[in-house]
Amino acid sequence: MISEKVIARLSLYRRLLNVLKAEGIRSLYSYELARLAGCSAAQVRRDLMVVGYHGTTRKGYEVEGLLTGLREFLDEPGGEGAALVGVGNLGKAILAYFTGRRPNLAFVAAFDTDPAKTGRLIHGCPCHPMDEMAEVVEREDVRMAVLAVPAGAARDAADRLVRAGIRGILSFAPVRLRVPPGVYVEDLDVTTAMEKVAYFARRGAGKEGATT
Amino acid sequence: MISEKVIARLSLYRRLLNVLKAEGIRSLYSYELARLAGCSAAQVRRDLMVVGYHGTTRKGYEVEGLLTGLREFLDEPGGEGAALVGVGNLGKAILAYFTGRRPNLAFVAAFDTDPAKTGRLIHGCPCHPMDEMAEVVEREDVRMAVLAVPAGAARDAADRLVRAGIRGILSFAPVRLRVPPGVYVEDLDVTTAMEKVAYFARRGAGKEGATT
DNA sequence: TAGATTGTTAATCGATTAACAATC
DNA sequence: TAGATTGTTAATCGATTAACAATC
Repeated sequence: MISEKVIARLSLYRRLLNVLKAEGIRSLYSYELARLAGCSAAQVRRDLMVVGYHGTTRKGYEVEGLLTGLREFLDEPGGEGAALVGVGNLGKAILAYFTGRRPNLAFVAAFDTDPAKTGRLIHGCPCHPMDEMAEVVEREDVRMAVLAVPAGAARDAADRLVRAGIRGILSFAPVRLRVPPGVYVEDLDVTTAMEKVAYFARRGAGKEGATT
Repeated sequence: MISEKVIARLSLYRRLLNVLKAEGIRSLYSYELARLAGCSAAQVRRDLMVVGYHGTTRKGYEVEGLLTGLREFLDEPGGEGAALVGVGNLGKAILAYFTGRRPNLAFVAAFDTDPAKTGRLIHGCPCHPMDEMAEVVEREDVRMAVLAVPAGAARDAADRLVRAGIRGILSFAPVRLRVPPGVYVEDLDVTTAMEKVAYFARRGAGKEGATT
């Protein structure tokens, strides 16, 4: 089983490689990618082996081929559709950020309790009332969702998502969600992140910032 | 040196304890907190030792005393003031979430390039033009900042923050920031988080979700 | 007391890095 | 070729857990 950390680094490598590609760079060595990603060259080489794209001795890795390998490894072939629950400021920021930017990962449905928001497009994404979740998720074949509702509504919304068949949730809610085994939950906890920054800003950095 | 993971767990324990306190629970055992936090009882006991608040055999930990210990350990005595850079949808969501909720961690200044946003209060927080950053950060004695600007503006904004004397940055920008040693950067990377969820929703959960 | 929990050490586990043969 | 980089194993490192004496 491939660890979460590896997947996170592969995602970072892809983003870095896209920047390099835009700069016209065609190939690079493991230590060059390592320096950009802030990890060791051995780690880059190990990570890239799981992707199945191999470098060549003395020539390193080709940017284009590596990007193809990463796409085949990370992405769903036909593109992945995601749902958003909660179209407040945070939800709108996420919709705005992903709209048009990532053809392989797009929001195909949003849900909100507020009737003023439902029944129309928000950043190009149709917004439905919560009651239609099960139906829309099945029709659009959605497997993952982003949870951006207030803390008090998070558990109920997560339960609805799971009942609707969602298999992965990215949650911004400051509560631990209870989901059945097999459903993946990733917490993006702004409160804890703020408290970590406050602590280390005061006491001196835990890890040092990247100095490259 | 206390690791980032320990600080993150202490922050989580505090949040869980606040919920328990609101429910009228006065004391609890390490394994009870462990179950709520999703870790082992031994880890809870080890983590709480660094706080300096000790439990008693057979009685466990008192919620009130433990919360006091956590506050003394994690928080700046007079309260910590934070700055926000970038008052778009994401920035506004963060301001709205923290306003009034956490007396010990409040936004005292926001910055934006848009003249339509500067010179007024947004969710109770004064918004300044970027040029005034150094002056405001010094006057308000701000040590930490949240970076919620578009990707292209992130590096410049981070450089300005560092020059203004900021010691900790919580960044939502999908780029690796380059900061001098001693400045702490915490990345809350929504793109990578989305790709992790997409991957594990498809392949089956990496870690299983909490089943409690 | 007997039983259960804490504080703390030793053992375990997993992830990372160092090192090096194979290769170009 | 000589030199440098990849793929991969062995060694290292740090974090987590198991275990248990001390304690109430």
